[in-house]
Amino acid sequence: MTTLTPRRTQTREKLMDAAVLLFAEKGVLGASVEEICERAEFTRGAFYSNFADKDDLCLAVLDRQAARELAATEKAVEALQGEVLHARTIDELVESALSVFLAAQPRGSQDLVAGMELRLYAIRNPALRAPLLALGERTCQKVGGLLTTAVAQVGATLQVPVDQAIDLLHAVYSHSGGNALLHGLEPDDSSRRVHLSALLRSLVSANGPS
Amino acid sequence: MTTLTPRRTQTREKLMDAAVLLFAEKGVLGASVEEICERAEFTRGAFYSNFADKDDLCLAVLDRQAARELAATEKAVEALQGEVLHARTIDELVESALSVFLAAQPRGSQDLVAGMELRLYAIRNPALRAPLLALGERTCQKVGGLLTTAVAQVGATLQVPVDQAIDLLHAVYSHSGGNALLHGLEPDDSSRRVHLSALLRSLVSANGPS
DNA sequence: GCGGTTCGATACAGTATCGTATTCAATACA
DNA sequence: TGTATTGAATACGATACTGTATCGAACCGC
Repeated sequence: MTTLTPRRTQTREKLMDAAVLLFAEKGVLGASVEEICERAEFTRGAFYSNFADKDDLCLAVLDRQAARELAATEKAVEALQGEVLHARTIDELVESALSVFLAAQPRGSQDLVAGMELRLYAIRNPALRAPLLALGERTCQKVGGLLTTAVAQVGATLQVPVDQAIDLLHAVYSHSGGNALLHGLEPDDSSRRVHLSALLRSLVSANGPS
Repeated sequence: MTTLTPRRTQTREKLMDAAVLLFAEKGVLGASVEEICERAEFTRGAFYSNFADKDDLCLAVLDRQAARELAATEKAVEALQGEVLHARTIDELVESALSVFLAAQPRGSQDLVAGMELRLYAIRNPALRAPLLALGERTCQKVGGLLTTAVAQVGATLQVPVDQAIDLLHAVYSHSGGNALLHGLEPDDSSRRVHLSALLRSLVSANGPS
């Protein structure tokens, strides 16, 4: 069993970084192992010393991504928790909750496309399904919990179950990003935030007096 | 210029059918021209006699899909127009509008995945962007127009612009289908319809007395 | 039926990619 | 300082895929 020495983890990181870029550019299948190594300034020898094959690399990328998203969410929750839970108006709530949600989302178009690519790849490769599903799970729970309590706090209700609501945000975030790219534009965070805000706002409705 | 004799169009259809299946199974890049031909019971000679290359085939698939979706929508509108426009309650409206929307959506998981695959492929291939965008355009207009008048009819308003609302439906339909597949399930039309129904319902709100 | 045309099959050359087996260098350690 | 181990580079064989150029058969009009 090969231990993960510092050197080893470094080259793994570089290979993964290169892979994500190339996945975005050419797709998971379009990116050859050779190209990935070239981009990372290694040779195929290094690659096969670190990963069994491309699928194994994908797995590592997904794991890394999961860790990053969870960390980003936890940080955002920590920074905003007070704010969210003390929100008075629905609009305040929506804005804060959205910030927490967005913290874990891929920022640049490359991460976005690579993510879409991996999702689709996982749909076809059962071996990658579980890791991909695990990816969002804990993040989703964190955001979901926060959202639930916050909604109750301002005396409102969600029109749909929390999980479904968060899934909705994911769907729209990703899809609108894709639309931007299809139109030849960089996905614009602020304009998407407006869309998501409107959506979330319409899912959170004030409780009338019972 | 090669004319499209009946025979020619037939082989083109078969090749396109095989392509869609393989795109779903292995991705656009994972499906080799050879495999596509094999599945369609032709050889590569036939392929290159009918298409310049794989991209050209993708283009043809997109065009065909556009035509099919438009036709399906028009048919659904024709069948339901009266019903939609005479809807009394918001729930009636939502159900009918949803039927029209769903008429043009891919039914089986194969068409669904192939569609996702082509969308992602188009994001990376500028040449396919325009055709893909054109695909939904006219269909979207038809559905959008109907939805707008129907919403006014029952004295309600949309919380977001129509186009955005329809895009939302697309996003959720596709994304939830993907989720089902990731869980190893066939995308279930009826359960998704419930989700979409709840979503659309929360986007359509009754006008209070002004 | 016959001759020309259309359409798909076959054959071919060239390239890309994969995974492995082996070699070389650097680092750790004694 | 000398040796053992780790990690990346190189070399290799094998396969798969692409696109083209050529061939043969089916189909059409006359």
